[in-house]
Amino acid sequence: MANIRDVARHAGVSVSTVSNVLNGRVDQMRQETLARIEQAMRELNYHPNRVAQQLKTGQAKMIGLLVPSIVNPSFAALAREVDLAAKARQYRVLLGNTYRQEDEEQAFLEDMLAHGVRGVIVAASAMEKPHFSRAAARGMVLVNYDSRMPADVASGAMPFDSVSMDNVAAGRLAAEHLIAGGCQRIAFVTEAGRTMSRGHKIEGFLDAARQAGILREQMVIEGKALAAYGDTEMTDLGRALAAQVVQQSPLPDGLVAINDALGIGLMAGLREAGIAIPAQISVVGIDNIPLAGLIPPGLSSVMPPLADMADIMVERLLARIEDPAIAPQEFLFHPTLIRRQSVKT
Amino acid sequence: MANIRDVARHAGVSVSTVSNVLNGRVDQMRQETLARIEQAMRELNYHPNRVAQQLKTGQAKMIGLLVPSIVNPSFAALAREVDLAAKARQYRVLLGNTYRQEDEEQAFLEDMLAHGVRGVIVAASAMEKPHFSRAAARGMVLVNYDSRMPADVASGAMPFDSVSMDNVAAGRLAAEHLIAGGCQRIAFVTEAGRTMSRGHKIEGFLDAARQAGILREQMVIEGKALAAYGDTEMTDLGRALAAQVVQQSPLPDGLVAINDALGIGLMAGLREAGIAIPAQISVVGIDNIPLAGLIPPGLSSVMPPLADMADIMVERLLARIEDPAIAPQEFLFHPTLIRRQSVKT
DNA sequence: TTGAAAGCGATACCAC
DNA sequence: GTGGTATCGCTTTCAA
Repeated sequence: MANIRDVARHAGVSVSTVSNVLNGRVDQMRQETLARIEQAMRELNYHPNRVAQQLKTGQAKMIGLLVPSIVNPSFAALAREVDLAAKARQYRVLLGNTYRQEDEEQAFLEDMLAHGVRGVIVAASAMEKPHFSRAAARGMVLVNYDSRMPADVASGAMPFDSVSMDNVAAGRLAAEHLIAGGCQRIAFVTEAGRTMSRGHKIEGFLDAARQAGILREQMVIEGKALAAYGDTEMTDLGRALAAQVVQQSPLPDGLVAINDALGIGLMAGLREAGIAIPAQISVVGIDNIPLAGLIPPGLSSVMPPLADMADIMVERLLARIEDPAIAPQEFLFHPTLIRRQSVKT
Repeated sequence: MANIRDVARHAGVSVSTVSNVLNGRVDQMRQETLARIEQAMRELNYHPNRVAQQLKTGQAKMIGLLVPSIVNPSFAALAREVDLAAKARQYRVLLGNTYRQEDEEQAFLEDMLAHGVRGVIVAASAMEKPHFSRAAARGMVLVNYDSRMPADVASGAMPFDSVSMDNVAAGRLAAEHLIAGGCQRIAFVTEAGRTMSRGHKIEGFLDAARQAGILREQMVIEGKALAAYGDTEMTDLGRALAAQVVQQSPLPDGLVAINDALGIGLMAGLREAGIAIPAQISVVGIDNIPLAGLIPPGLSSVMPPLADMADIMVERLLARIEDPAIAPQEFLFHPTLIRRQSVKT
């Protein structure tokens, strides 16, 4: 493969001049020189070596994306949008699956650092874990997606940007949709364990219930996902929780699922128990994954503006790599309700 | 960040010696020297710069994975298995989405080449396109997943490995499952357009029908996916084709869908048309994506051994990078039937 | 407007 | 056993 020296020799100029062309510094250059160099590049089928450029400049033109598992449709959708946003800026995406294991997270960050990747988007992980701050201290710029920080950390000086949907609004939107459909006995169904994003969704849900005057005890139904569930853990959890719902008396008439995958499992479980959706129980999810519309009856869902969010994440990453003095910030995006058939009207 | 020279200075040795440690050449080394160097690395929090190593050695420790869209669950599942196989060998995966556009494919290959990535797995793309051979000519090692080559190219000397499920067996397995359930009037439902993998599936399907003595004309029902369908194109196509199925008289009593996504759409469309599954029509898919089991009634499906396939792909990639003299080969994997509720018994 | 040369961080050959 | 040094391909002052 031809290198910059071959091109220079072939065009009868110096390496620096060729480099100037590569970097767009052609305004002061004689037309004729430029033409000769471009011709030489073409004739030699020259492609600049990014690795060498990177070694010299320290710039990688790659960003990392760390997700729990790409098989989860929510993260696949995120990956797509991040890929598009990155591509628009001539960046490539290096994918990391943590499979929810901390050592995988660490290893990924290590590797990104060693590969000169300066910016990483971290989805749905607890950002207070020390390896994130350590990476930040070593010059890595991090953006968190769908924040999972305990409140006390969030309030302190945080070294990362955070981009998420307004989860309070999302919870409220979902509950209000059920209430508008005439539901009186609603409940929120979720995986056990408190995270910022879960807490906010529940808060919004309870707000709406309070405002409608239908607040009661025990409005949150929760269970632990089993690792054994594997790829479909959320859905399996939903199915398992359906059993818990069915035992309540009187039966709830409306459910908000913390995410669509869980909601889909919930619907399947309820149906298996002989319950009609939405006639007996209405269900609304959060996330609006592509599947939501595919499963009869279509699952109504609260949708985050993923493309906009991905765009901001990539933009902030690049901006803060450029100028580390920029202070981290929190970005909140407004969700939209997508109406399908799982909620009575 | 500390570099190799800092470590050498700190340990009072030369860079060569440190480099020897980095590359495991420690057998001839004095224990005490080794200990001093390791200590220096720890004290300086030294991490070797992979970019520099790569510039020198030409080895990237990354492989590329080119898929039509990561949002498609089949490719998400593939990506996961490839990621695991790569991780087992200390490699990372660079993801490329083509969104079915040829220029994206080209750009991805260019970029991989420029980044020093020597091995790329290409999923579900027509390998006879010239940019693949061009990349191969420039030293890139390619493995094709789920081969999409016209027969004439396949028979010639092919510069790539090819790894796929035995699609003839898959088509036969699916048809036999319907036949075993008592279906007499079966059909194969697919996206229009001939590729190797589609052709093979249809061939297996027809074989089984012939053997059962139920071969007839017009056993293949097909339609074109609309770009407008977007993420859910296969599913939407399935739904559209359901309309075509319903118009047949007499109605078929068993359908093989070319893939699960299409099968899921097919089931939805049939149900909307008031047809009971599997009472009136049985449906079986091919791929066994995680969704298949989630949608009531669970979609029976023919499953490729993805993990094994990913493993072979990565292994071949690394082997052929190591020794380009190794001749390309074709690998065929045997599928398994996963029984769910969408086929009567 | 163009060129010479130092340097990014590691590797590996050849001395000693 | 360990060290000196040219080299990978490119960027970037500084001079001319």
